[in-house]
Order: sequence, then C-alpha cells, then structure tokens
Amino acid sequence: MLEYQKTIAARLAVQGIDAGASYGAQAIDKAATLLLLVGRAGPSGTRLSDLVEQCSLPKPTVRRMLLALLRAGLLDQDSDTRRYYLGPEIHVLGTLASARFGIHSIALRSLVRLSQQTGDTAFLSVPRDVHSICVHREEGPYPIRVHALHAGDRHPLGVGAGGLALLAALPDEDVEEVLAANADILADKYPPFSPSALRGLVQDTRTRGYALNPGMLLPDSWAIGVSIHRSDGRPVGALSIAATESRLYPERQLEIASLLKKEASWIETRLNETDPGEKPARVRRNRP
Amino acid sequence: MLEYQKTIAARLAVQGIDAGASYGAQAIDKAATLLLLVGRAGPSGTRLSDLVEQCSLPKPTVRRMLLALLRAGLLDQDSDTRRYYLGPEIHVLGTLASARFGIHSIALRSLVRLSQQTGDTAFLSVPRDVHSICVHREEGPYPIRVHALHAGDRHPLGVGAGGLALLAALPDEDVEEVLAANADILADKYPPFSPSALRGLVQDTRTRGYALNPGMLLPDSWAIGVSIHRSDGRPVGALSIAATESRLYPERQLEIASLLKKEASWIETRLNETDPGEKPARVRRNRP
DNA sequence: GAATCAGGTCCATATGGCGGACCCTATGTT
DNA sequence: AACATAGGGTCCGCCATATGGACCTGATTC
Repeated sequence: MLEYQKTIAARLAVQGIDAGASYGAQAIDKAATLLLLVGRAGPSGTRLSDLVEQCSLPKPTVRRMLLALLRAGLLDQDSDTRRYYLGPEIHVLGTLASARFGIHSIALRSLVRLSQQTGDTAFLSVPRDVHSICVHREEGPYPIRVHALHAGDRHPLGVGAGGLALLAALPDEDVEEVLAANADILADKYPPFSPSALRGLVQDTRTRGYALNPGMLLPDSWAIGVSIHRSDGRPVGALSIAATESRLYPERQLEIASLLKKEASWIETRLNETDPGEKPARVRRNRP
Repeated sequence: MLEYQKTIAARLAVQGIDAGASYGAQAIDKAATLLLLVGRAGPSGTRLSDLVEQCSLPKPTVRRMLLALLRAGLLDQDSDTRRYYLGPEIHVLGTLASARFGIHSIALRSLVRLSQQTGDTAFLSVPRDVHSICVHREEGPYPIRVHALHAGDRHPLGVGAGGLALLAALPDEDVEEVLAANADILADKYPPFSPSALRGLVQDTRTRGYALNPGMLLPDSWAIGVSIHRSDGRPVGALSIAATESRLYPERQLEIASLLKKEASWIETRLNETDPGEKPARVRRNRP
C-alpha cells in the first residue's frame, strides 16, 4: 500500500469515514470517498482545494475524478463559484434506492409532527456500518436552536442521542464489535466516549427506555432519541429531538420520549406494510 | 476508442442511456453506467450476467466494478440469490442531494392525494439531460391498473404524458436540441415519435394546457401530464395520471388536468419557499 | 506590482486494470 | 450416473491508463 493511501485511510478514519481495504477498481474507492465528502459538505458545496485536503490525494487526481463524476451527473459544479455539489443523478438513484431503504419518505411526516409539537428540532439518523448518519433535520418553531448536528454528519454509533439509541438497540455482541471497530476514532476524536463509558450509556438507555445525550458533545446541547425497528427486530433508524438543558428537564423528557416512541411505532407499521419482502424465489447456498 | 467502448455507447444509447465521451478516470464512467443499470432494474435487483449483457463489458471487469461498488456501500448484494441492488450509501447520498433537488419529498404528498382522488395511478417524472425519468409511482385504489411505466424507467423527453409535458415546457430552441440529440433513439426504438410528430404533440400540449398520451406506447394505456416549474421558469418535474381509454373521456380529462395543475402549483409554492437560493457569495468569471 | 492563493492542465513514467481462459456448483437431460 | 448447460466467480501476464510533480493563469491582498 502506498503512503498516500495510508494517509487517506487514516484521515477518513479520523473523520468517521472508513475507506476500507481496496483490491481492484481503486478509482471507485476514491470516487466514493469524494462523493461522501461532497455529500457531507451539505447544500453549500465544497471547493476543490477542500476536497484535496480532506482526502489527501494529489490535486490532478481529485480533479480527474471530479470531472468523471460531473460527466456522469453524480456531481454538479456551479460555473460561477466553481463549487461542487451532489448531482441530479445521485438524487434519482437515491430516490430509486428508497424503494429498499424507504424509511426517509415515511419518517418525514413524523419529523414534521415532532418538531411542531415540541417546538424543538427533530432528527432522523440511520445506521451505516459502525456509524450513524443524520439524514434529515426538521427545525421547530422555538427560537433558540441547537445546531450541533447537520444533515450528512457522521458519528460513531453511540455518540449523540440518535446514535446511542441505535447502538443500544443492538445485541451485546454487536455492540462490542462496534466499539472495537470505532476504538481508535473514539479515543482520538471523542474523548468522553470511552468504550466503558459507552457500555454504561447503553445500559442506561435500555433501562430508561430512551437515549439521553446531556450535552456530551457540545455543552448545553442536549437530546433525546429512540430507535426504529424493522419487523425482524433490526434497528433501521432513530428519531431524536435536540434542545437546551433548560428545555429538557425530567418531566419534559418523559413527555418527549413518549412522543418519539409513538412516532417510531407509527413509522414501524408503515414500514412493514410497504415492505412486502419482495425477493426473487431462487435460493443458493454455496458460499466459499 | 476501443471497440467494446463503442459498443457500450451504442447499446446504452439504444436504451436511452448515453455514456458520454470519456477522457480520464474511465472506471467511473463504467461504474456510473452500472449504477444506472442496477437502479433501472428496480427493487427486484439484477444478476451479474444481465449487467454483463446490458453494458457489453467483459465479465471480470463488471465483477471488479461491482465489488468496488459493494465495498463503497453504493450497491448491495443478496448473499442467497447473488442479485445486486442499490445500496444504503446511495440512499443516504440521495437523501442529502434532495436538499438541492428536493422535488420528490414534497411531491410525494401530491401523488398520494392525486391517486386517492382519481383512483388511478399517479407518477412523478423528472428531466435529466434529454430524457425523462420516472422517479415515483403511486398506485390508486381502482382495480384496473396500467403498468406501462415503472419507477426508474427512462424515455426520451416527449415520450409519454410526463415526458411530453416536460418537453412542451421548454423553449423552442431547446425542444429542437432535444429532438436532435434523441433522433437516433427515437427512430430506432420509438417509431411513432418522429421529430415532426413530436413537434405536433408539443404544439397540441401547449394549446390544450396539458399533455395527453392516447396509448401511443401501449394500446389503451392513456395518460395525462402537467409540468412543474421552478421560480425561474425551468421545468423540474412532471405529474401524470395513467388509466385506460374508457376512464379518460374528454370531460374527465379536464377534471384530472385541473387536479394535476392544482397539485403542480401547490408543489411550486413549496419548492420556492424551501429554496432560499443559498449560494456562496464569491463570484468568478474566468472560464476558458 | 510583488506575493499569495485557488482552479485547472501537461506529459513521461510505471502501476493497476484488462479480459481470455479457466474453475466450481446447481440444475436439467439422456 | 454420466453428460450438458448456464450462471457466478477468479487468475495472471501484458500494456493501456492513471499518476502526480511541475507548471500556467487569473484573482485578491498588501
């Protein structure tokens, strides 16, 4: 493995993206990394030099990749500002993919209701590998807003109320796997979240019935989260509500937790009825 | 350009996908093509051999690409059936991209209302290059259903009620460009849609105020469509309703057209209020 | 007007992708 | 049981293709 490739892996690992081991078609690994980085940059886009810095690849290489991604419609470039954005083709593909991972379109209504009822900001997070990704933020009417989490942000599972709800919903063996996989990142970038601390948080979450983040990432940025399960029990997402400490005193926590649970089960029923498990019949069993 | 690459372009052109000219990072062109093909295959997935056939690349190459895409989470493979599907990462990225191309999540409610009110099936199509793509189909309660159009299908602009509504919403010069770009495909795969016929359909659509497809693709598969515009006038999508001829007699056409127009303008107001034109300030003007 | 910064491009080099040939398993067929 | 077919997946030597240091250009700053 070349030196710069180590650096990619290292940098991305720190940022919560794991480029993974690559054997063959390495261009695609780089392209995927760039897509993630552009996606994380959000609606204001990124600049070439930012991307070069973030993925530690030489500029011409990044530029070539970007050109190819533009050509494919997977990215967009503003011709004035020269900034790069996610492209129309990604949107189309994502829409088609939602037939399989259709939590989002269903959960949207829940988020709107939650943010209206509570006044605070509601989030939908989904698990991806050993991370949780915030895929939607719905602002509530209350004027003091917590902006610690943005759509596109990735954190190790267990960090933040949504991610903690997801982690606590996994069986213990999976929890340990996740903690092991994230050990380096946690130690490096999330000092309050040592493996033992996370085990404690998971226990608390399970007994309490909802996940609580008492400002562990950003002081006075509190949040409550609950997980959403597929019919086979696997967690496929988490709803959470963020507010300042003064708005999350114990009694209100309970109110909000019950609202969250109501919406979670609402989503679960919708998910199961639109998920007919439409699999082709043929079965094989000859894996190496 | 090598022989097999010509073949890719040729095959995909026939199917309405244009691989485009490729200079540098050609792996990404192939990867993007595969993503499109898997996306078009829909929720039942595709097999390796289908993909090999559709993109006319040698099997090991396709497989290497697929492995890389699986590694990146852009695709999924069912370990039993060995079929390939769009992956979770595509879904996440698509969700993030919808911040920029957010028609879908807004339009969903319109589609539900339309299919409930009319009983028939409602579609959302978006323009992409010189094609229209059906990104959502919402079934209505009426038992006789027209299944000529599926989510993921691409047709040249002007073919089908949604695509015709989109084409007719473009200025004449753009219409001519689109017709020229699609000339080969139209002649080859859509015999009823000669350029002159399409020009006539566009005129009819503009004077009538809505697009009508009187079973031109599939006998007795009729449809009505209207376009959705951004604040600057560009069409960004189309709503359509499909039914059999007997359910689309002239008076009902008018009723449905007015329902479609009502929903289209509902979407337009939502689009404009959630599209704050959030662009970075810096401006440059030095294009080669 | 010199210095800095950002976007973008060039081209000799060698690395990593290419694809014909091959293997394995499952499912007919005689 | 032996044979045939079809689909999924892998190997490895050759050479086409991506690589990246160096360079160009236009803005912005001092």
